[in-house]
Amino acid sequence: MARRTGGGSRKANGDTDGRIRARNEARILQVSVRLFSAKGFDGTTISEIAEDSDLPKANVYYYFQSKAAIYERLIAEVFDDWDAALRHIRPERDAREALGDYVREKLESSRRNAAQSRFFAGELLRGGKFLSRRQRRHMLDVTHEACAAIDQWIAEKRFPDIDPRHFLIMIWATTQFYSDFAPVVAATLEVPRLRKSEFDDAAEQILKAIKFDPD
Amino acid sequence: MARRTGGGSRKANGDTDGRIRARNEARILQVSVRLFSAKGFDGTTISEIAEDSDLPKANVYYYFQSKAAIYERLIAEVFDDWDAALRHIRPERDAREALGDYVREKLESSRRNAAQSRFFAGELLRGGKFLSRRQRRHMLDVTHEACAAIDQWIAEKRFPDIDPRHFLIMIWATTQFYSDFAPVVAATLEVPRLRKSEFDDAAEQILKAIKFDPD
DNA sequence: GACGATCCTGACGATTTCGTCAAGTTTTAT
DNA sequence: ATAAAACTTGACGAAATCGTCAGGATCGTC
Repeated sequence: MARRTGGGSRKANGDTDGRIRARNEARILQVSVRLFSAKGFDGTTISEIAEDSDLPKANVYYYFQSKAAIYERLIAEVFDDWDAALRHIRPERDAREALGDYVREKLESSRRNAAQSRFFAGELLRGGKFLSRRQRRHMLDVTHEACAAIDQWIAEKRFPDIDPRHFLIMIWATTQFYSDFAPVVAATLEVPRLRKSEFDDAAEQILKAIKFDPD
Repeated sequence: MARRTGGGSRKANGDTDGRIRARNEARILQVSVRLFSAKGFDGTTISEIAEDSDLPKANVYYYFQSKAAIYERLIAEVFDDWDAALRHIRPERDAREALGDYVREKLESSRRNAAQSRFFAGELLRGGKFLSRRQRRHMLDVTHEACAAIDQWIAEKRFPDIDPRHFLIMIWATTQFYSDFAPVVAATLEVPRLRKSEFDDAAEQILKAIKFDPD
């Protein structure tokens, strides 16, 4: 018997670098993020994940203990990219340049990983119950750092006197919106679906709408 | 028999103004919007709706044909308020005042009806499949009108030359964000939960961050 | 107080879903 | 070649869910 039965059965814990495991887990996760983002946690069934992955259902359970386990793995994966764009905001940089890079990168990354972005948004919309304490802590730390940078700009009169927290929320909300609510945006812009050019326009217009000069 | 059985059975269609019916439907809808917004369509069970409404499950089915019927009723209700705030944006008004009113009213209404707002956001996140053609059409018409107003401001040099569609998306995304993703916002602002004062601050800071003067 | 319309409800069937299991097959290491 | 580890899979059980039904209770009105 390859596996132990009974309560708390533990399967191979990632320490082996099995090729097949890596390939199949990746396939399952890829299919899952699409389904979860389109139909939510409860709306997605394991059978569906199995079918779309071209695997029997029992095989999915061989790789993941439960549906929740798949979901949690995805949260962890997506979370790793969460703050990448924020790193552009550093006190020594020029505000307009730094924020420009941030907006552009955020838009581009959420465009390229639309499913992940929507998946994460859905999770946050439900209150972020799946986020670990560590992950919440990390989000806060990174946010604080960015706020500190903006505060320094303000102190040096290189940026208007705006509460950095509200300002960041505004930028974050806007950039997320384009991929998370793509159908609404596409309708508003009167295009059948959003392409790269729409995202480029968005970055440009967003930056034009922000007041960069201190009063 | 009060009801017909068999396919396409039709229950009393709202033409009678039964007091009891009105009360119970309202109670069911009120409970449902909370549950749907917290757990999504598939995550919400009729039994749960029944329990929280203090009614037996069969009684819920007496008032609504199906879970989808409840959902659709809610969509229609929430949709009626969708464009209320947008009406502030009229060409003859001052841009700063009109947009100020819009932002404040949007924030306030989504604060007061947080469940509805999250419910609607969840629906749009999934692609807005429940929205009827008429409703989509209406959203577009209203958006166009607001865009036309802004375009006029721009033509008269009373507003910077920004694509009104992107600008409106930015405002809409931001104002929605505060109630739809309240836990994230609360964490960012370092308060246990959002109160009216946070929303007031938000309105003020958002308006400070927007460039109103034409170049 | 009677009689029709409206409202209420416990029990039920059909279906779907999660997750398990035991017995197979393939890969890997020696 | 061989033995262990890793992988695969069809069938299955238990639980949950949707929606129905038939009959009983209550309300409004004449």
